[in-house]
Amino acid sequence: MSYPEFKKTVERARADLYRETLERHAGAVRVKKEATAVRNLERIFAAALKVANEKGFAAMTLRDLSTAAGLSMGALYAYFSGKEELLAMLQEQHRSVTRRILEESLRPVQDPMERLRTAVRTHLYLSEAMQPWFFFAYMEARHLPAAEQKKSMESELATEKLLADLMTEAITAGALAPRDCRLAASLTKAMLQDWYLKRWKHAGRRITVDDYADAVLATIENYRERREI
Amino acid sequence: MSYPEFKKTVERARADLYRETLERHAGAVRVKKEATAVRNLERIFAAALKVANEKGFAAMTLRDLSTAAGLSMGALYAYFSGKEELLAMLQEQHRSVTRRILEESLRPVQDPMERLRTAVRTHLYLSEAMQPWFFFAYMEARHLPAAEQKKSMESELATEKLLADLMTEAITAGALAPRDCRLAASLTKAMLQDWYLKRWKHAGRRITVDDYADAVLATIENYRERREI
DNA sequence: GTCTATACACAGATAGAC
DNA sequence: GTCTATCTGTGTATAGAC
Repeated sequence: MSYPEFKKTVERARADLYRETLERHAGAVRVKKEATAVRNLERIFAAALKVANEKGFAAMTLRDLSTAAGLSMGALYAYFSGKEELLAMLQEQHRSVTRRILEESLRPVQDPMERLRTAVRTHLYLSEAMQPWFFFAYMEARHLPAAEQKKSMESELATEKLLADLMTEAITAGALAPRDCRLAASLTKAMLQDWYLKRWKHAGRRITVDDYADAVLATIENYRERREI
Repeated sequence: MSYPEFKKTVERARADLYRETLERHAGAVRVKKEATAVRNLERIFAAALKVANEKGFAAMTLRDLSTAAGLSMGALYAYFSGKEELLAMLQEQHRSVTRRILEESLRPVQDPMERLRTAVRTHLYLSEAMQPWFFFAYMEARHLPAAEQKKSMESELATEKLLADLMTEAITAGALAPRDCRLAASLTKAMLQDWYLKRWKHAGRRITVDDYADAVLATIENYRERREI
């Protein structure tokens, strides 16, 4: 699937995501009309990501958010019980979409090496389509309460383990040379993260997401064996 | 130079660094006795990095800092004019030490490939010896005022350019296969950064800084040519 | 040089009108 | 559902004693 197609798929799934988030936080959301709730939650989340990614979530005041989202302070509190819950909602929605999209993209693919390529490419496509979410989740993870922080770390390790397992499969199938898969997956993840953490740099250099994917995949595939340095 | 030796070298240079920082901010620092000033500035910086790296600089209150550093609120203000200047001092000291140590480590080395290896290894050693500083600088860069932010980006690009130039030299000398050096340097930098950003992960896996350096260098050296994917 | 006590601003959160 | 007005806690910063 090309990136433009991928992006459309993600956008089609968007309303569902917000409905899901609303259900999960039904206790705090006082707005009953679903259409209104989805529309405003989208505006709130978009505004929160915009402001928080500029100055940090802690430094973003609810007055900032209120202005950016075009809703009053009072209205905001109809969608979450406080700043902390807003943070949890954003993190959860991000984890949920990442897990789902990665799983869906791999399900139809059989060949081990092709599965590895798909995982890398899908991760890059997703972080490109939802860059503010990925950036936010990465930067704010350490400000979460302990329980949420644990979930965030587990989610990160799960993605890394997925990569490591796919590499092991590829090695077993003879498509890749033997190596320390956990370390290789760790290095790969670092490269994937840099794509959304330093987007200004790559964009300024006119590097497309496909260029970047090719470069990361070439690094993985060219890694033949451990040399003595 | 082995990592333990490197660490001692860095520690010996520490007092000088603080003296330098004091001179640069002579306007704001009201404490006149240099020995006292250096000692307390060290405690303040260490406490600031500890607290800020846990909860973020914006969320760190000066009361937190006062407790962690063992100085009263009033005393803190003898060392900086406000939170913003403290931030600038920390960032400047970090940039200064990074630039200096990298330069010094490369000066005696002639062979192109060896220079590249030295740059990678020194960067990892330095970020290991000063992990809190590197983590802080990375995470708080976007909260700086515009002018400081620019310096931070330039510093990052300078390091990356250094890597790219060393790769170009190595290619010219025939020690490395031709490639897009800017992109390769960018991917390498991502791997270097992951070392200090995700230290908990690597430490938990008992990966030493030398293990990691070997893995990064192997990735660079094994990258032979761009394949069609 | 360092402390305690305090001024002042602004944050998150809510009450109640519309 | 959304607004404006307001409460209350807490943050930065300073004044002045020691």
